Amino acid sequence: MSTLQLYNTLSRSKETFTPRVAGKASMYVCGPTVYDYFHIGNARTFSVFDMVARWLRAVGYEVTYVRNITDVDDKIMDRARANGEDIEALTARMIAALDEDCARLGLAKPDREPRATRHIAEMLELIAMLEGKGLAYRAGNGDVCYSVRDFPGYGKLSRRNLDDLRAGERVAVETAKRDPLDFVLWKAAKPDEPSWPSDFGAGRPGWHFECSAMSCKELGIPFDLHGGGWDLQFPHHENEIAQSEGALDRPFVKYWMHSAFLNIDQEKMSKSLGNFFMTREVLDKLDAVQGGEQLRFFLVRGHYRSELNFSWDTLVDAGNTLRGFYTALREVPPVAAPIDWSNAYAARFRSAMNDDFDTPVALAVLHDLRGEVNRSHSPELSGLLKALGGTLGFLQADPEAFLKGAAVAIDVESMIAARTAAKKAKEFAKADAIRRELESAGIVLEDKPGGVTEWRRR
RNA sequence: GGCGGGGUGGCAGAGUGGUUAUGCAGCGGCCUGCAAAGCCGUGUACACCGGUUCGAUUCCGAUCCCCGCCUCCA
Repeated sequence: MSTLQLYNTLSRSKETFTPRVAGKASMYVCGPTVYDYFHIGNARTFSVFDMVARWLRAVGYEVTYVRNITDVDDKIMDRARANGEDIEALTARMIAALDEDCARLGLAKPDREPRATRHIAEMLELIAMLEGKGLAYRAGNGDVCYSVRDFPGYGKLSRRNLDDLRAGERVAVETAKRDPLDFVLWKAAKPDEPSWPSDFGAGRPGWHFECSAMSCKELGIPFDLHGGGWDLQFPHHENEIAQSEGALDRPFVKYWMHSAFLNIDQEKMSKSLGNFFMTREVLDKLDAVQGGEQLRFFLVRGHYRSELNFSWDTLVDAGNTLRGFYTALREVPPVAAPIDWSNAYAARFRSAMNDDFDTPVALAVLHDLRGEVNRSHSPELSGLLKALGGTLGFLQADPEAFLKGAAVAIDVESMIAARTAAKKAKEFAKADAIRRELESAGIVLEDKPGGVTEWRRR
């Protein structure tokens, strides 16, 4: 059994993954709005879909992975204003930081990262199509809005009924809209805000619309996989469906995947609760060598549809686990070879991953394999461990370098030499004193057969 | 009010109608000058109450509790 089953939010059940074009998989994931650094919740979503893209490739699909960048938005303009910074300068800075943080996390770069501001023409084209079909209208205030009630399938993804939504109950109803649930496709230009000329008047795109335009443009519809955080399901993804299917009269997406939230202390991370963590701020607190993989491992080791709780303790736990894998790889140098999927470990790993990306079970298989590597000292099994970990982007660092971690200020080698001399002279108290001193600096010694002493970070 | 997700051993986190998840931490043993690493062993965990069943953590119903979406949101 090697077919990939995945849970489709649209049907609320697992389905066999059957891409539109055999052997090829197209996926689109909602990326960040670049007004600030991205937080660890974003990091979870990115890590989950990084894992998905890697696994699709591992089982042979030629993947096109698109993750957009929203670079025009109210939040960006507000932030730029607050910073006294140019909008362009702010977004350029944040995109650079995005690349940097993704690289530190060890995320594979998406194949394409379209920017909203570079797709204005496509957006206007789609809006014109919607208007032609009576799905878009010009509101009194100059905005162009989508008429939700005129799209029959509205609510099918989030399983919501228009009449139950009672929009506007908690927000002042915008009178320019025909229905409170209608959303803006094109916002009329305001002074001092970026805008583009169009047949609808000068303006800028609405947020929901950007993703429709970019995904349709980059991948064509229907494309295979659309991912994002759970909270985007409504209204964002619902609106994407309405826009894309409404304009093009074809299904938009075959499989919808939503990753669950990352919580802090069982609560949603939010600025008002003061429990907000930026990815780079977390990485800065971790070991410079180990931290990226440690954090990503933490984010991916739970099932993507289960909520995950962030804490420093569980992060340490994840780091310890990773250290166990790398220790095995250090002790038994792996030989590189293509994965033999008929191997029992490989087969179990694959069937776990093929069962809706069941990373917890797949990692349990890796733990079994790790034990076997330690017992058998088989370079082939060690190679298999590294290769299977590699399908998800883990265990690819040099074990020695990983275990030693970031550079230390102490001359570890000469202290080890002094200890070895003391041991040889049977001055064990002296030898132990040296070891304790290193230990208090976070360095653990491991005496190996043949009088060799290795060291690693605690 | 509408819709949805949960409550599993110290912590993290899977899964299943009857047989070990797994990891981290802890404890004991082997190994070691002593450690570390590794190996071996070690925990009567499935919110509560009923029901179905030969048997339920796993199905059904009620109860309690937590969380999310419905407004920008990963």
